[in-house]
Amino acid sequence: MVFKKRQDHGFNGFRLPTIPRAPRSVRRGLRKKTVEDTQICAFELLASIAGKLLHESESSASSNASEGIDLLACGKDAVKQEREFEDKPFKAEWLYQRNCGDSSFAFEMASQNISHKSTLKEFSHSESDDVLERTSFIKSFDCSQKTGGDAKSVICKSKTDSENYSSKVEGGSPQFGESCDANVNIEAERRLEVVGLKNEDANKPNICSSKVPTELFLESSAAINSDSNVKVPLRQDSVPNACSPRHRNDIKLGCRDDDENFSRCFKRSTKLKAFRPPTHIADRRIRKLLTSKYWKVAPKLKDCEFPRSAFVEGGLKPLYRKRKTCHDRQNRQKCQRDILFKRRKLFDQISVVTSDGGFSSESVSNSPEKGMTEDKNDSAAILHGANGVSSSVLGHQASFHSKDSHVKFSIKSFRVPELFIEVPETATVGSLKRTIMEAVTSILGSGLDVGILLQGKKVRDDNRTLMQTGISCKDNLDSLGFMLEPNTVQTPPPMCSSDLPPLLSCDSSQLLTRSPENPVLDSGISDALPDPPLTNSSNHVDSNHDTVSSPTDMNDKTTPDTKAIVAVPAMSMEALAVVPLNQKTRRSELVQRRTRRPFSVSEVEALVHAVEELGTGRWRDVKLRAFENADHRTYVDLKDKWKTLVHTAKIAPQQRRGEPVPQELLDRVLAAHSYWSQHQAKPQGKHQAGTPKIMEAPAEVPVE
DNA sequence: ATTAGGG
DNA sequence: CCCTAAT
Repeated sequence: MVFKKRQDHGFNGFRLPTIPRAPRSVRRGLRKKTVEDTQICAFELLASIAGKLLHESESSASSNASEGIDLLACGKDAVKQEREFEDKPFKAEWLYQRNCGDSSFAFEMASQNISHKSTLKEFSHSESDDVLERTSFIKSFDCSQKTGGDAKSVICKSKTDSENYSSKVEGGSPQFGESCDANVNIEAERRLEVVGLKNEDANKPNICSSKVPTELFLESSAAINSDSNVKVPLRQDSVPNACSPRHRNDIKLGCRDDDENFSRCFKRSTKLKAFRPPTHIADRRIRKLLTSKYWKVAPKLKDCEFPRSAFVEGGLKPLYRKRKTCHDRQNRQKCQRDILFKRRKLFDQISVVTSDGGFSSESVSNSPEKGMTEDKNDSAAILHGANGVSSSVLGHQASFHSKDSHVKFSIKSFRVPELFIEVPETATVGSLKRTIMEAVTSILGSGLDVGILLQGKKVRDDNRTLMQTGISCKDNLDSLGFMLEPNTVQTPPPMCSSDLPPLLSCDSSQLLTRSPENPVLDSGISDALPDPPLTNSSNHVDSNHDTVSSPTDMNDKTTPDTKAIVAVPAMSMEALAVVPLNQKTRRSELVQRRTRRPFSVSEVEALVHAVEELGTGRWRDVKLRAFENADHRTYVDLKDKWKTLVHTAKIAPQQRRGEPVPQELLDRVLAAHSYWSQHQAKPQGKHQAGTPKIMEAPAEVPVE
């Protein structure tokens, strides 16, 4: 390159900037295009991902591994089952009813406990690792499937003293497995099964601490799109048990942002222009979308593939609505917090909760507090009752159960509505994890309601007493089930089809989530350029980008809409509690901060030079002029950098950090800054006269 | 999509 | 760098 010394450009002479406006449109067009292209994603990858996950799970837990492996393989079966399921509307409900001891259901508690034990334990262990965590997560799903979904046993005892109950359990064990045992003992008395969320923390010994295996249903988007049966559900059918009747909820969660996610992926993988095909902007956009996605997506509940149980009824919609309200992060967070709070309340009442488990490792810190006040949910009453708090309702029951008037319920876990997740092949395990987390969170976040299933039927009338409902009867207790359902109260947006009948209709919202490729990849790339600034160089950085796109292409067609529904992952209560934390975490994980790329001196020089000419209010032009080839430098970045440069120039050299910027440049920065601040920045036509103070050397401009 | 600022 | 609001 030849550097030509600029003559006109002295300090004094800020030249009239030539404004390249034309390019703008062109550029935009390009970019836009890029973005669109990026949208293409490969869903097919899901399967592979699932496979990977499974492997991981295998590795992590030996016992479960086998099961996990099958997930993909099971896909067909799963499909079949689903279909069957459709035919049998009641199944879902049935799932929930499990009797412990005697029921013929596969889920007998005793057996479950035993079998789960091992599984659960492993599960918990695996949690420690991130990787493992994921695995475990899935495993948990598997387990649930095997079991038929579910969850864990809930024990219902009708004792007067909660203490007894609790003591038993606690004594039993902190560990999940142990707790199970405890449960077993108790089971003799009675149990309720609850579908639930899983806890990640196995260790928390609380009474309720339970880790519930969750079921995760993953469907490849491609399959969906094609509509073919290709769906690959990750479930294990291996368990002969009743599980088969999986109750999947048909709730579909749709993620609108798919595109974005895809685009993101695309960027990384493909190449349009530069290494990062999608511009930063795109990234941002994506991020935004991501942030908003849940909300948007969730609402779409579409078809119901299955007859949905009451479970589904509530649909995610309500949640959706809430979330909708939160557009911006702050609001969102608030909402989430609120939700969380609610959740906690709920759980607390139940007494189930333990603190730690986080869904994500990060979340750990939260523990639900106990003793919250009552919840508005209908379920609250019940839960309350569980604790023994609300006596009035339960009181009558005493007659049935000997000692107490209270019916005590110990709910190990709740089952969460099925989630449908779509992820691009390129997604990393981490992203998948996050995706799932988000999906789960979104569901939870929106506000769940508790549904009561008695003998497979949903008990809707909240006003009836347990006694009236028959819940106080031993016999019925066996067939009592709890489920988390979307909070109907909140609101069901009409998003899906309005038609859905409550029970059968399924609102499924699709949750399509695509996780972006690993951020990691991109990071490496860009840095290469030493001097991005000057226009000519294009190249450096960008080379990588392209290419990968092809795999994804297929997907596009598929519409997310169809999607599937979702299995219900069960998370433990803790998980629920955790959710809030996750959110905090979430952002970081999902969005991921761009890798930091300190401006090199050459970049600074280019920036300064451009600003000298263009002024400080035209960052887009600055970007175009000096950083057009540096995709990782957005005009916002340039503006920010300028801001920092100005600041840097004003502070003592000792206070400056990072790669030292030549004083000469800093002087120019100050000069230009003051100049443009006086000149209002955009005097396009002519440069104003002077001002300047410093200008030592005219900047050099590289010329081709 | 940009710009301007706060965080 | 990120995030938002305002353009």
